[in-house]
Amino acid sequence: MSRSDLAGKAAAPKIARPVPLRESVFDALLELIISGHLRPGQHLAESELAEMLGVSRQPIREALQLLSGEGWVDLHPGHGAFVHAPTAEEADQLLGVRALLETEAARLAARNHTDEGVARLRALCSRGLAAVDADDIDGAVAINSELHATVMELSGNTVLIDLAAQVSRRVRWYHTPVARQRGRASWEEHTALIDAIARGEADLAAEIMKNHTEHTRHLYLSQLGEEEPVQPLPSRRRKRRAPASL
Amino acid sequence: MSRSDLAGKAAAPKIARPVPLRESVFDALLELIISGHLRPGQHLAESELAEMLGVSRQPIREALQLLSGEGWVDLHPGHGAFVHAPTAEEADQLLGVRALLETEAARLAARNHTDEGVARLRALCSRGLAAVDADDIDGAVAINSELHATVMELSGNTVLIDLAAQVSRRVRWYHTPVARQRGRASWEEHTALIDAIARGEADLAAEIMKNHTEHTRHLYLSQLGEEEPVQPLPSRRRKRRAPASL
DNA sequence: AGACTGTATGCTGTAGGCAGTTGACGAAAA
DNA sequence: TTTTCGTCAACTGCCTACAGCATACAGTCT
Repeated sequence: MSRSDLAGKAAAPKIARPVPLRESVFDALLELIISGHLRPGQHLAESELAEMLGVSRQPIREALQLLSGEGWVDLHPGHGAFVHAPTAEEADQLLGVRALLETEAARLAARNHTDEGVARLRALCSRGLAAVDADDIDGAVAINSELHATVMELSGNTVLIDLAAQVSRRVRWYHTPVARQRGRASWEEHTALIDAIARGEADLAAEIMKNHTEHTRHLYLSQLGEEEPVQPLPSRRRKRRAPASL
Repeated sequence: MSRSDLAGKAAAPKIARPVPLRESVFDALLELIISGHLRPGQHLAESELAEMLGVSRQPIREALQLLSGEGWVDLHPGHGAFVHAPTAEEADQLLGVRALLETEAARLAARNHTDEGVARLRALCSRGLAAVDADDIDGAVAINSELHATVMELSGNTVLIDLAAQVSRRVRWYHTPVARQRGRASWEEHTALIDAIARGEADLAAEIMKNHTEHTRHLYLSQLGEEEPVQPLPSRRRKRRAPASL
């Protein structure tokens, strides 16, 4: 009777690998948050989520803690979990920090550049340009993420990589409602970046990445800042048992 | 019969505030890790910890997840938790990222400087110099942390603050075995930094902070790198049915 | 009428327990 | 002696249940 909804995801490949239920719950909840089904500021009652997903409260609790660690929900001890309410200011800060981390990554990547790494970057860049020329927006966005992730990876700094990944995940919140990419210009900057990395010119690579990410940042911000969901700390229960109005 | 050991910490101020047991467990385990009682690479059996701390496995599990989020332990699904094994390379990366974040914080702090903030920095700096002159090493270290934290805070970038806090906590791992501070010179740099912030010279403030933190970083690294605990993925059990000590 | 207190309900935090799986030890075979 | 397989203890992941607290509603007092 349990695991009704997640059964297909979690319990099916039961033998294949011990994918903890909590991670399926994590994904499910994250999807509900990003999609807007669970709205910012909303109180997340464990029992409700447990029933909704067909699991017990334990995996829910653990998933909520993971989500809290990544900034998706806020945990108020004794009061439960609330969907984090993103703000334009936070988006700005997030993008600023991401720009900072990526800039440093570009610098380090140029410093430790390898032929193999540069080749991977060039391949991705080609695919990206092809996608743009084919008007494949989704593809270009995906390849763009992959390229940036590869630069991060080539930096060789695990701490930097982890932090950047964390920040990038949180940026995803604003990704959906925002326009995607800025076309060919972006990919020409990528080309210049890769050239700088290949030549080992760390400062130049950093400079290019800085301009690149700051450009993207301003693009985001110009499109953001209209709608602003604000819910300070709403009452835990919507209502008690009377229909009432509000 | 439960909560024997943590009773004094957690259950005593029970009414004062609902401090979840998990946070007491978090602190207790962190202390055990930093102090070296739990050694790098060691497998942490939930039942053992539960019995040791006198609580059930649930708060232990949750505390372990929190610790994992901050990089203190590694969680291997299905295999349990292992104390993270720090390396000199990781220390280097950690310090490098921290330098990066603090440099940016100094830049932002200079940009948004306020009289009140500058006053707080100056006060801390005075206290720090006094502590140094009085040969109060511990005091100077504490004030140093506070000063850097204040610069971070004055940056006004919450995301940056959170990330830096996270990184700084992890640096603490290497803090204990490493010598503490470098005396007056450090505090003169602080003075110059505060002046730059007060005048709103963002680039200068960033430059000073960069040199300052890089200096500290090299100091750390020169003192590090001798002892290097390495334990890839040891057997889960020390023995099978021996009485065991811990 | 408004403020305060008592009461009820839902929630969180924690405990305890069960099933499945992992990994090691020991025996048997090559 | 070395390799392979069977057996088994212990651990993780999950579920269920309970105690305590927080909040909202209702009744009472001023």
